[in-house]
Amino acid sequence: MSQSAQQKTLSPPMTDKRRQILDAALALCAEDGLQGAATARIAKAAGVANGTLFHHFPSKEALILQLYQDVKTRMGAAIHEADPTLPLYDQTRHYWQLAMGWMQAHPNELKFVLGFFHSPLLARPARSQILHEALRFLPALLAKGQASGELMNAPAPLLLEVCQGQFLACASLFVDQPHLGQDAYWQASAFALFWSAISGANPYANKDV
Amino acid sequence: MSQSAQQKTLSPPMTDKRRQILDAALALCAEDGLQGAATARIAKAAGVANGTLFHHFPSKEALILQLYQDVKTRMGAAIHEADPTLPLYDQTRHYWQLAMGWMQAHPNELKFVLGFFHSPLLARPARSQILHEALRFLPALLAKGQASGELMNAPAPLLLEVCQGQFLACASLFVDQPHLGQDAYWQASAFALFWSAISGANPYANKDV
DNA sequence: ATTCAGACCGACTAATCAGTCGGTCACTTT
DNA sequence: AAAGTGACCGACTGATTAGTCGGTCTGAAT
Repeated sequence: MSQSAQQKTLSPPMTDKRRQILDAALALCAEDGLQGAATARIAKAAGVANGTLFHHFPSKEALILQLYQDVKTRMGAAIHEADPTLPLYDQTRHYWQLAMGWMQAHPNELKFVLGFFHSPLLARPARSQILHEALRFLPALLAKGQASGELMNAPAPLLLEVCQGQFLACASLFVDQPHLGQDAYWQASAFALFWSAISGANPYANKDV
Repeated sequence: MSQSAQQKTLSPPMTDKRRQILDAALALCAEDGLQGAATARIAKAAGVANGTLFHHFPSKEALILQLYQDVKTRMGAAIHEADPTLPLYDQTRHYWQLAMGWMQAHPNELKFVLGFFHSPLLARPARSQILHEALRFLPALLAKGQASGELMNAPAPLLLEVCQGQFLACASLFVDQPHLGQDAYWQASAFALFWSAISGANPYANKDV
């Protein structure tokens, strides 16, 4: 087989223009939504001709898909594993803080991912597993916690969906209103609510303080 | 003053065609998203001429806005007050079950509302208060629970956001996969996770069963 | 009977959309 | 130096968009 076949399916080379197009697409999609971001405007924002965009990406949908992969990879790279000897609570908080911090540092990425999730254009693979790369650690963490009795014994897909929903709700709020996201008390409350949901018992609960 | 002024701002008359247009818009927006639902296709699906749509609604945005008001009102009407003498847990479950049941019975309405929330087209008033009509009871319920110490003492807007996010995540899952939504165990688990999140203690928790 | 109002129609427009294509240019390979 | 390669350009296309407009029809008021 030829090497071009591998190159095509694995990793397209990341030239300057290609990177500029992805960056421009991210910004415009975050601002105007996936449908609202016209290819012509993306190209213009990237400082590139219309045809160049379609030289690097066969279609708008392919561009969006590639952009999603890119965001997912970059986020995944920022979230490094927690020390597995730590208590479950500390591991969970570790991941929560890393993920939340990354989202706050990358608001456009969050808006894009939210838009991507809700887009009726793209195929609807179960959203539950769509983040499996960036959040690959989560299913295992939840399973471990359920096995040890530290976490609620709800059906795993439901638990995962709830985790994702709650995280995105908080991230969305903090990104829309950055002054809240920088407030330590709000941050702590957000994680407390999360831990409370999945564990059924919370160290910061009203009655315990 | 003239009566037309009142009529305009309060309640536009609900003629047959007007209703057909709203219904068609709901179905198409649920299927294709707000941007993906073209006015021409909405009119055709409603069995109405293109011009008729713009006779009843000055613009597509006005149509969408009116449709959102309509959905919100219909949902609000379906969710009747809980008995205020009941324990907080029972009141909360009452509202959860009514709201979840309505969503499962009206999947298009749920998809539309989700699309509406995330639409970058429409103005972004704080999403926190956007459902105040359909969920008018919720802020008071949460405040009461926090005052009595039965609920977590997180900042109220954050608590509200988390409630909304978790409810929509569950509703979304149950509507996308109806067989799960009809399973009593999944239903109970979903509410258990919700109550667990806001109260910090759950009657169905693993360790307590 | 005539007039008037407004619900309704559908062909139309100007703008915008994703995607195409013939061609220029810089850089290797021979 | 000649030929080839591929990134890049930007004018172009056909389809689709939200929204318009002159006109028809019906039913109530005069």
